[in-house]
Amino acid sequence: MTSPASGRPLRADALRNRAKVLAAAEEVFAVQGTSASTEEVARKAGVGIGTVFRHFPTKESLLEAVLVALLERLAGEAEELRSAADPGEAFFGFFSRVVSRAATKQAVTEALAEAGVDARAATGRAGPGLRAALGALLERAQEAGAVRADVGAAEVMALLAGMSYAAGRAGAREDVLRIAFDGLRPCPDRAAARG
Amino acid sequence: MTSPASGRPLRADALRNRAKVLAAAEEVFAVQGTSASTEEVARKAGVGIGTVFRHFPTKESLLEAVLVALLERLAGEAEELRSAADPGEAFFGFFSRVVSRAATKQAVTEALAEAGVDARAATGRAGPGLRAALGALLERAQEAGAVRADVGAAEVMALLAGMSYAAGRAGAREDVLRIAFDGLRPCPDRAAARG
Amino acid sequence: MTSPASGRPLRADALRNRAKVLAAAEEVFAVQGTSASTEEVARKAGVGIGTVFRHFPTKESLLEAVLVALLERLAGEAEELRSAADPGEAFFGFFSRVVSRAATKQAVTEALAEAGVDARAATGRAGPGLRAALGALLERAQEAGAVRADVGAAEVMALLAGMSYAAGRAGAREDVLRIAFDGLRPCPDRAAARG
Amino acid sequence: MTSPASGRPLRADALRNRAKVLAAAEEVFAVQGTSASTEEVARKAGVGIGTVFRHFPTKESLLEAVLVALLERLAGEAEELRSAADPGEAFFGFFSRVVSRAATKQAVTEALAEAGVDARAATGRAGPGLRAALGALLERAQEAGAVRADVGAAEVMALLAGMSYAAGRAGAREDVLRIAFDGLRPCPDRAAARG
DNA sequence: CATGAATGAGTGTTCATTCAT
DNA sequence: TATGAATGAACACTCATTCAT
Repeated sequence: MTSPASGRPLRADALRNRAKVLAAAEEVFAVQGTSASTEEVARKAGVGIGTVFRHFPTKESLLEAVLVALLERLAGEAEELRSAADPGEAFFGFFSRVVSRAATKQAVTEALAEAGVDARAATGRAGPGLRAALGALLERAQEAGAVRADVGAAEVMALLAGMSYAAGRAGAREDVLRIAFDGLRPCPDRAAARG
Repeated sequence: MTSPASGRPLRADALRNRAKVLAAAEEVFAVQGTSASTEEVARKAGVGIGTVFRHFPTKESLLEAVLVALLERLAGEAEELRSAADPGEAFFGFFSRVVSRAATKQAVTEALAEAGVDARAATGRAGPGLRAALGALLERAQEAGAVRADVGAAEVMALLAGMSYAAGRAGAREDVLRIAFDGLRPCPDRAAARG
Repeated sequence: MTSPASGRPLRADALRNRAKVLAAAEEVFAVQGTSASTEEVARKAGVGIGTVFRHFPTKESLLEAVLVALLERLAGEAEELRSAADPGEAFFGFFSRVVSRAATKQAVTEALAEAGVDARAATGRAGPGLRAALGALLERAQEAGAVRADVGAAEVMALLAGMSYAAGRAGAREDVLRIAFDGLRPCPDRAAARG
Repeated sequence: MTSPASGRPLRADALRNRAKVLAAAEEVFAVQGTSASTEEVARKAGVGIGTVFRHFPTKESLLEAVLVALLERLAGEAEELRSAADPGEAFFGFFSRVVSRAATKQAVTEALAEAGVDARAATGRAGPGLRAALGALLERAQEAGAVRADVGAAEVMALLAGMSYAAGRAGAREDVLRIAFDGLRPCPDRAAARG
């Protein structure tokens, strides 16, 4: 995701500018929400507004790029945990970390939500990356008996999005997460409890 | 919540218009999100823009009124279930119904999120109503052994907001809800599972 | 100026309302300027906005009525001074009093300005009243030798408007008035001074 | 006063537009009063409404800029008269010229009034410029014996504002000015006249 | 390529005026 | 007659997007 739609590679300084804009956008959207103005992003990035629009022809596309970058970063982190010693800890730890990050960055929640839906083309492209990496973490945790066997990656993604939202908006991070985690763990006499 | 801040009760026709505006706003915000324009609301309500602003002097106040109405309606429904035959079914059924409604109405999610935080004055007034009604449902379900004893109303509200968000954005309603519900149920050997 | 344009006389309560509105308008316009809203006037008068518009069909006409009332009151005061013992003191005292009143009530200045120009029909009707009364004061003062003989009522009205404006906006009441008054007094060797 | 608050100098075309807007605003405000709409100014200037707001972020700031420009121009003209041959003629001539200009441009009167009061920050900055220049003219005229010695620049400014108002609104330019000028001239037997 | 001035549709809000109650 | 709800044109201001420099 570091080259433009047209085939030609970017000049070094153009690439640097693109990165500056992306970083600025991420921070601005995190702090002020996605309704922050493009000018604000340009200001923070230290470039002209024209430069922002050269790299991202619409505000929509800039937002998308931010979300994609976030998803890719998350996917990368999940990837690294693939060979962790304790699969259960790897899975739940990753989940927790994502949620706590979302608590301060709205955009993370939005990214997760869209990744699950494939609503936008670009996030749709990045979503599967995270889903696959998360799926791998999930499988290993299930094999180790730390997570119940009857849930799939899609549900976990949705749950992740939901908990991220709750963490950012409705307070009560730890306690709510505990409920979700308990719901993800195996529980032999569950059938009985369900009545 | 059907009379204006000023005190004096509204004339019959004014009340009717107020209701029309509120209903239109609820639908418009549900479909287009809360950034929909006030003009759109007026159009949908079939009244002039001035009428909307007469009843709700700022867009903010209109949004608040919508959220409050939603919360009050939910609280009312919870209230009615207070004496249901099966406390577990009452609690989980209510939870499900709220979530499925949120799937089509973004505003419900937002209302729940704000109700948990007391961010805005008005929703702060309505939030406790829902929280109390939900708390009553929760207690009865806990007494009946359908819900684990160590969760409080606050966590359940947050969970409700999170699941509503997930339902509306990230798809996968039923399956995700199943996980949350299992997390809310008692499970004797949980300690063991947590390792 | 206490009956409507149509011939029929007003009912007692209607007349009372008209007076209340006029008094409220005078105060509101004095404090907030003539751009204050008609609603504000209605509120201050303790009547509905419809009542204001029944008595004064446009905001313009309400403003006019206020100005006319002010002019009439000033004319009345001038009238009373007609037989004062010291004609010079009567003239200059009246002038001073008008100016100091204008310092706190913008509307007075506006009334004076319009009275001089006959711009609006209604004030045009009231203007001559003041001009005549002021003219009488002026003549007596001239006869007594307190005011130079070569100025007319029109110039004095204009000077009055100007000094009222200066008093309300540009501070320095007394000192500026002193200059104007000296300009109005006879001065035998004026021709010499003018070079 | 030809560069924006931000510091960096404007591009040539931007400067041209800024000037066009300022000129248009001056004319529009002169003709329609300061309550004329910003759109009207844009239309007259032949630019988009956004351009007006880019140069003057609020209507208030646009109005201020107009007043400041007027004051600076007047100050400049006064400056040029500093070394005129006849100090009395310089002083009274300048006074007359200002007043006759105000007769057609309301904004001039407003600028003078505000310059005397230092109400707004920006006019406060330009006001002293005019006051100083006018003060110099005044002093020289006093030294030449053309103006009485016991008046200061502040009173003259206030008188100027008042006469400008009278000229614009209440008609009777020349005659009224004659009175004011006579009040400003020395008159040995004034004490007697005041009796 | 980078810049930032120009654009104008769109937004929330106000207010004089009308008219049903 | 009095009321105040309804109306909609008008306003100040914002912002994504374009394009001349």
